[in-house]
Amino acid sequence: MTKYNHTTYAILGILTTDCRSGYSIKQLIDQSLTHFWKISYGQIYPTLKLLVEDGLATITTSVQQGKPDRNEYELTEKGKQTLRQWLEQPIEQIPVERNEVLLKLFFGSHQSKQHSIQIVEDYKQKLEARLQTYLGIEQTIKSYPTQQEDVKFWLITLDYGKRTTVAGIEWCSHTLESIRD
Amino acid sequence: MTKYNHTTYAILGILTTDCRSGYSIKQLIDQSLTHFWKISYGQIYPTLKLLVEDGLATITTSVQQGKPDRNEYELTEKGKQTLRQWLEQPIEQIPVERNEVLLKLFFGSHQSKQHSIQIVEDYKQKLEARLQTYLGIEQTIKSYPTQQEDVKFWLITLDYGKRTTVAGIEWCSHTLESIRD
DNA sequence: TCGCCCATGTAAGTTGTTACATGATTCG
DNA sequence: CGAATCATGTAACAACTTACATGGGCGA
Repeated sequence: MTKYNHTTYAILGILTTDCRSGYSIKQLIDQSLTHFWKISYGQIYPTLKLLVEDGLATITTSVQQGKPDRNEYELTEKGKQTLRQWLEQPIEQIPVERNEVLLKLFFGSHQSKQHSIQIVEDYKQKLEARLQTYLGIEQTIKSYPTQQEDVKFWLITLDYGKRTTVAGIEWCSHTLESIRD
Repeated sequence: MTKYNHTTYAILGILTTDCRSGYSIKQLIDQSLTHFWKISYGQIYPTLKLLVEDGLATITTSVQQGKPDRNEYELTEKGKQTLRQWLEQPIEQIPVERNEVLLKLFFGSHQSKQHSIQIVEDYKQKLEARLQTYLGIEQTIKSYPTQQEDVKFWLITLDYGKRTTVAGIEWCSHTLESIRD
């Protein structure tokens, strides 16, 4: 079976939900996956084309009233199989997360403490802001009365974001002390 | 002043240390920065060329006995300034860390619990293995009697790795419970 | 009328990896 | 003798972003 890249599988996965067009795929990503996955139109539309070419999806143009036509995609059996096969496989390896702050800190340590401190303090602020965003989203989700399965998942991803962000903030505090010594 | 990409600044930074050739830059990265920054030869050599073209570094070929010639690069004043200016700037934004596990979990939740559990358990194992690696490196570093500034930095980056990894492991445990319910 | 939402798409550029070519020396 | 280390480099490909083109409908 042909191998595809992560982006293709992501789109394949989204097509199992109610999102059937390039535009709504982008919307779903920006609303629900944005904390850990982003895709631009420049990837979405060519990928959808590929899916049809490879027989993983079919395309239907639906005419709407008051809105432009939309191309709706639907997974074929082959598409569903390809997705399933990917889902069942554990990830190959944890990717290396590039961290610009650590990079600056390394070279900055050869310069002045002041700048290193500034870099870490700024990073801490950004992380704190992100945490606040997560907490805000969490409240919004929890205030909705809907008891869907999706809600459970959103909370799980938010939890991931919260935990790693908090860990980052704590590292900042600790590092600031360590630099000041 | 011209803007360069992160990789270029990383190399600029490494040139402030004892590493002066493409080969030794690669070595330094693979030994010290590998947990949060990777660069391949395919980037290093063209970038070094660019640095010379832009007057940020000078090149000298040094003849060695019993070893091939090596091209040694040295930062010019302009190069040092460019680096300093980058170092002093706080990072623009925290990049989105792509997480394949969260992605699989999202689509997996529409399928069977069993697979979701497997994915998370596998991820947990990988994180635990990574944590062990970090702890091993930490011991190695600490056992060296050298009291360099670099050692302090290595411990700081390791600390970052440890904290975020532990946070990830805890998330796995929590998520596994949550899925099983 | 202005700007936003809906909707599809592409071209150019950036960034990065992988795989290859080349070749001397040293160590077991 | 074979493998590893030292050393430089490139070409092809993969992945992704940004910016642009196009255009109708709708609400303020």
